[in-house]
Amino acid sequence: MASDQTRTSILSAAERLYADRGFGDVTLRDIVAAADVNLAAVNYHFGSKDELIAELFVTRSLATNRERLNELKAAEEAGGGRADIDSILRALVGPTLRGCLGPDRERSTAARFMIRASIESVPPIRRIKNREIDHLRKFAAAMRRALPDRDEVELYWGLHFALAMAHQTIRDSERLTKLSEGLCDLDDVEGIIERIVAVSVRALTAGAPAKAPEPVAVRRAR
Amino acid sequence: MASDQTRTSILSAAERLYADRGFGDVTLRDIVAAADVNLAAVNYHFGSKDELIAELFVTRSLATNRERLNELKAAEEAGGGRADIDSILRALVGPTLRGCLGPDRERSTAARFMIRASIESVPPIRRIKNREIDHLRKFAAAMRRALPDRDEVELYWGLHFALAMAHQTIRDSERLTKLSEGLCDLDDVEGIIERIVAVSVRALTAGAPAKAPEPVAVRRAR
DNA sequence: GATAGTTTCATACAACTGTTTGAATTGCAA
DNA sequence: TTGCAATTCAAACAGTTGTATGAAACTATC
Repeated sequence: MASDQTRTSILSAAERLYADRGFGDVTLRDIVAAADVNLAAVNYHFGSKDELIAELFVTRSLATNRERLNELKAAEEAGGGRADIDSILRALVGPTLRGCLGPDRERSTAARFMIRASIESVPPIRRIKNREIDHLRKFAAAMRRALPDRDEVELYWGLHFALAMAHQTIRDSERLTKLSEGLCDLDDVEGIIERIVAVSVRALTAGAPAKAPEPVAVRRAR
Repeated sequence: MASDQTRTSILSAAERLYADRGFGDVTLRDIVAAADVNLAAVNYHFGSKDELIAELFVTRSLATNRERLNELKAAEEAGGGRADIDSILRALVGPTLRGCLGPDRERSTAARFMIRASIESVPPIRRIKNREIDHLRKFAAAMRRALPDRDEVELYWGLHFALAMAHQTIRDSERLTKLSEGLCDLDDVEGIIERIVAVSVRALTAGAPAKAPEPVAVRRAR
């Protein structure tokens, strides 16, 4: 067991390097050089390079998921067991956006690492992401309780679009800044969150509140 | 000049392999084996592996951009020089979605290649994508003409969100299918396009039509 | 202080990568 | 047919990668 010092310096050096240069450009030799440990230490402590990446990503994404569920639970308790749709969507996209954007996003290694993880798709991370569906199902269930009259298909599309907007804003913040020539303020995370929540809610509650989906000309509902 | 046969069989073999297995897992030796040509042929005809990937991607994305602009121009001519916001957004997201989704998406190599290109981020493709901003500016300009009263910031966010929803639907169609347990019909491309357009239009036209952005609590407009 | 278990270290390994080379082959014009 | 350029080919190159090895150094227990 012992000191754990080698282990933790590998983890933090790896996270910093991956955040700065991406997964494709960082080798084990870069990591051990930055961490000032021996090359063999990575395989000794983590088993393989992929398991090191997986451990980094699991740690961070578990933290995000925990924050999400905490916010959801708080909103449900505040609403007497049923959260309104705004709060649910805010709980879904808020933690991720707060983690990855914001004024000090140049500083936070963890945030930059998670952005990399969402841009570059490496096998160990892909495997973990595939297990996230159970987590999302909890939000789908909460949404169903908040909008019991809505057709279920509409709920899934709303959830999907909310995540899409949040995700792409993180992935492509640079393009949006360039395109708008700085007009879109990406440091204002709370503003962005409200913007995404507002659009999603509007998408979910537009048209007739009945079960029959009307707002859009859906050809085959399957 | 001669036959071009080697060149084209490299291109089509490469596109198929990249579409099937991604950029990370396909080596030049895989490609030349599938194309049944000599290893050195790739460097002889394309200069390098990156230039081969770039040529594949440029060909496909130029085709998509051309389709987009054709649709936009058609809509502007139909509207007497000014297209309505629906048509503009449809021209923006339609060609991409039609290219990548749809019932025969298992068949089309080109479509699967473009999905890979949007998921895995390799340097040659990233370089080309960065040059796409001028292309998007044309759509921003058309949107400005269609909604002259809207604040410019809102337009950029609307454009960004429309692309986000389209892009993420392509990238993560599998997750949406799993999450909704097949309820969301991803074969109905036209329905998806209408859905994304409707949400984007609603986001762009909601609230006061005045210049002052009101629908969302934006902290710092910068 | 000897011992057993853990951790570190330098080094080597084996495999794979994109690229280059220079000779052989081909196709075509004179 | 001859000559010349374009193309193809087998082979090797030079570099990098993640991983494995076995000895050395450490640490805590008895």
